[in-house]
Amino acid sequence: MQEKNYQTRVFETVCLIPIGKVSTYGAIADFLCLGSARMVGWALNKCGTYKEFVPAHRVVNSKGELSGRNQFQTPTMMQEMLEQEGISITDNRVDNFKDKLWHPELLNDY
DNA sequence: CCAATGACGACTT
DNA sequence: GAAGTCGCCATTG
Repeated sequence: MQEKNYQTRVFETVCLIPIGKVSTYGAIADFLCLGSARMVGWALNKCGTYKEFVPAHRVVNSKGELSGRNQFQTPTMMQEMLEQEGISITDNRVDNFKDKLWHPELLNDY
């Protein structure tokens, strides 16, 4: 156990994503200065233990694709969750992705 | 300690 | 413009 450094930071940032918006691995990695989007994906992989507290479905890759949908309970759950928040999904990609994209730096205003 | 893996990204050809 | 290659850095075997 004791895995509490990298994941926690990613979880915190992901939790900050507002409803109806999505973020990318690169954005989070850059904001946390992780240096690599893979670290974010890896951290979220552990989210399976905390998925109840981490809206991982709001995190997609740079292309807006639901890359990690396969890691969810069901591959379609991610899409359902996003649609539930008002985000349309087409072909496993976020519709109007660029418009739904959100960056953690926007929290600077808070 | 060394090698392989991973929900990715950016660069090069 | 698309496809392929390398780099990222931490975790696990």
